Order: sequence, then C-alpha cells, then structure tokens
Amino acid sequence: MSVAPLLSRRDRSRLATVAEIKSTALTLMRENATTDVTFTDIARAMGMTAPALYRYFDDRDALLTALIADGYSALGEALAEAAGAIGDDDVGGRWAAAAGAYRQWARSEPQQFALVLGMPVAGYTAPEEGPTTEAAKNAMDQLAGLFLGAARLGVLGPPLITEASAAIAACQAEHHSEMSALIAPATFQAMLQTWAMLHGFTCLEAYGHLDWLEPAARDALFASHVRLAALASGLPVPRSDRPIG
Amino acid sequence: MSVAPLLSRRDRSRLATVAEIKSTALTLMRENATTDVTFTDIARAMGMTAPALYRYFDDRDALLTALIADGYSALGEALAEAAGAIGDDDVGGRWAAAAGAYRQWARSEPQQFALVLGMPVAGYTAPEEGPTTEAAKNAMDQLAGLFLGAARLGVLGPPLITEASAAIAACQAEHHSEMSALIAPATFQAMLQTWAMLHGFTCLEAYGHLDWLEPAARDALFASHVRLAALASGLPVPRSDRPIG
DNA sequence: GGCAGATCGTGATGCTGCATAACGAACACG
DNA sequence: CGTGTTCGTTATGCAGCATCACGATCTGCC
Repeated sequence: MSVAPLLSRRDRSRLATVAEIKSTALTLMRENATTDVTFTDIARAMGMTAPALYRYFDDRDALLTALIADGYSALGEALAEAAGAIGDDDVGGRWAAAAGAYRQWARSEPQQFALVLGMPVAGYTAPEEGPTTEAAKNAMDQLAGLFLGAARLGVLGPPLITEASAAIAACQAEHHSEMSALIAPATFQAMLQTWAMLHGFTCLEAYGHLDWLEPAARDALFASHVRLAALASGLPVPRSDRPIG
Repeated sequence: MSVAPLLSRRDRSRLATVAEIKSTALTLMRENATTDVTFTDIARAMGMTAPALYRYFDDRDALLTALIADGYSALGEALAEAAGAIGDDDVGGRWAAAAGAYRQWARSEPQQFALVLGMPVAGYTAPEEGPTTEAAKNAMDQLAGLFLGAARLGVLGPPLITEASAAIAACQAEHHSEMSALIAPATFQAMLQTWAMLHGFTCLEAYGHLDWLEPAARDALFASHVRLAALASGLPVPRSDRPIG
C-alpha cells in the first residue's frame, strides 16, 4: 500500500492517448454518420500520422474491438445508473428509467449502438467467446435484475401471455438458472419480449425511420411503448405523469 | 402495339448483367457477412475486371442505391405475398403471415435488411426524398392495410393502451390521413408499437443476439411475440395451432 | 548529471481498392 | 460489308491499411 501513483507518468500519458484516439474515432463516426472510420482521418484530427496509431492499437479491428467493449460498459452503466437513481421499491419507475436510458444512449451514440447491438462488423472476429452475445447478456442481466427485484417485492404480476413453450423454459434453465426459482417461464418469455419491444423502437428511432414523427409524438409513443411493455410482462406500470426517456 | 420485343437483344443482355452484378454483390455480402462489398471482388467473382462494372453503375454508391431499392421491393413483395396467401377474412392469419415474412426475409437476407432498415450506409446520400423513410412508409403501409381491413370487417378491437397523445394524432392526420376515418389515434399508436415489436425481435435475431436461444425456443418466442402484438393492438389474435414464421 | 533502454512519432514503402482514361474487340444496323 | 455504338481490357492516379527503419524523446538507474 504505497502512496506512489499506481501508474507511471508514461502509462498515464499512454492511457490518455488511447482515450483520445477512441474519442476522436467516435467523434468522426458521429460527424460522418458511419461506423466506417479511417486511421488516417483519426490521426489527422489528432495532429498525428497514421502509423503512430499502431503503437496503441494493433490494427483497425483492435480499435473497433475496444470501441465495442467500451460500448458494452457505457450502455450497461447508463442503464444501471438510470435505474439506480430510482428507489428500489419503485420497480415501474426503474423500468421506465432504464428503458429511457437505453433509448437515449442509442440516440446520442447511434454508431456505437450499431457496433454493439447492430449487425456484426465486417472483418471483425470475436476476441473471446463472442462479445456479440455478451452485449445481449449484459442487457438481459439488467432486465433480469428488474424482474427479480419485482418478484422479491411481490409486485410482479402475471404476464399477458401465460403460455410458454418447453423450449423456452429449457433455455431459461440453461442460461439463466439463477432466476428459475423466482421467474416463471412465461415471465422469462415476456422479459425477452419486453427487451425486443424496447430494442425495436430504439433501432427504428436511432436510424431515422421514425423521423416523420414529430419529436413530441416520438416521446409520447415511447412512453406508451414502455407502459405497454410493463403491462405485457407483469411489471408494475410506470406512472404516466412522469416524463419517460 | 407492335409485336417487336420491347427490348433489344443488347438491352436484355445489359439487364442480365446488371442483375448478375447485383446478385453477385448480395452473394458476396452473404458469404462475408457484411454490407461492405468491393467492386474488385464482384468483378472477380463474375470473371471480369473492376472497371467494367462502371459501365453499369456510376460508382459504388449507385450499386448500393440499387440494392436498397431492390430491398424495398423484395421486402414489400414478401409481405404482400405472405399476407395474400391468407384469406381476407382471417386478419389474424394475415398478420401472422406478414410478420413471419418480415422475420424470414431478415434472416435470409440480413445484409439487405441492414441496408434497408438498419443504420444508413456510410457515404450514401439519398437520391430523392430520402428512401430511408420510404422503407418505413412501405412497411407501414402493409401494416396499415391489415388494420384497415380489420376495421372494415369489424374485427378490430380496442388497443390495450387507449390513451394517445395529441401529437401522435396530429402526425397520423398529416402522414396517414387516408386512415384517420377508420383508425383511432390510439390504434394508430398501437400499430406503430406493433411494428416496433416485430422489428425489435427481427433485428435481435437477424444479427445473432438471440443465438443463445435454441431455434425451437426462438420460434416459440416469435409466435408468442406475434400474438402479443395482436393482443396489444386490437388485431384478432392468430390461431396458436398454426406455426408462425 | 549522464547514460542505457524503452517508447514514441515520422517518412518511406508495398499492397489493395476506388475511379477514370484511353485503347481494342465485338456487336447491331443500314 | 462498313460504321458507329457498346463492352471489356490494360494502364494510371489516388487514398487507406499495415509494416519497417530511423530519429527524437522520455524514463529510470547508476
């Protein structure tokens, strides 16, 4: 336990440069509205030359991998933070907050959202065990936490669709065994559908397919969407007098 | 009204080449699991050289534009064909068939699906009036047809969420005035949510985020999803004894 | 303080793909 | 059987990815 800094001056400088590269890449993505970013452009924007970037990232895929990994964390943290700002007993409010965070993050970082939850990138090969599914797991865990909390509080009603196939129950047992005791297969199914609903709206809006709707109408539609998802899955329905998203 | 062929031999050959270029591009996209396709690869796969392709498409964007336009048509036709195979009076069946076609098309052509309804392509500039929103319009029109048919048959129940904001009603009046007489704003809102639900599941599955579910579980989840959407929007719920999608 | 080693950034280089231009081959038509 | 168009090729310029060798800078240790 020394008082010496955990990282040397050089390491800090290096981390700062890595961070600057990533943020510059994201800025360029935002400006050009694409996930296709060039080392040359990043370097030029930073006042450097392209080969210098190879000191920090092995190749373009490594940079993308890092951005995707950051995306996982950023999205997960945004969800956790939004839900954490609401009291544990207000499960409906937590759901609305998390859903709103999901939407807002996708709107503010559509390219990173596309990297993480959109179509897998071109030559991108999963580093270990497929991070593509990891994003799914991450989002699912946040949702699962909501449902588990609701179940423990006794405020988790039955889902609108009460039948669930044995195949779904089997997958729940295999991949989310920790929740099998508290969450019925039909509710697990409804949880997946809740995610799909949220994701569907978010994708449509983030990629401009709802631009023909006025912003106010989109907000209203989203709020209604969040309430519908709660209604369908047995979650407490968020209060309608508080703005969502 | 002559009996002469509408197209000369040369024109037919040209159209065939154009079609071959597009299908080769799609094949390469499928094989490489990306929307990023190179003229060089297309030409090589066709036993030609890259510059020859410029006789048929001004540049890479023009090819993408054509593929996107084809995507609109293909998706729209797939939906119309699937729905058309079901009797007009079975609105629930038509909805299930159309939803299944949406899903299957996205699964069989994930790259084209990404082009049409995913994130807008990099340097791609909308040729006229933004075809991005045109895809939305197209999909919406198919859905709107279902709801209008249900309304005319008197089998369209109330949506689960009966409140709709004035902003949504205004957008309905502005962009879909033809249906304002038969479709209440709350149902219009539910229609959008139905689309978002369908789109969300489709995106998650097409991009591999549901791969951890067994195929049988995914099928069951989708069937349940389609029934839930019908339930939420007031459409007749599809029969559960007929496989969906 | 000064030196050895590691780190960092640059210019030079090779490869590939996009796009254009100029040339030659094949075809339709009178 | 010529003539003009269409088509496909080779040749060229340009930009980005990736690597290498070199010089500059910084770190840490004696």
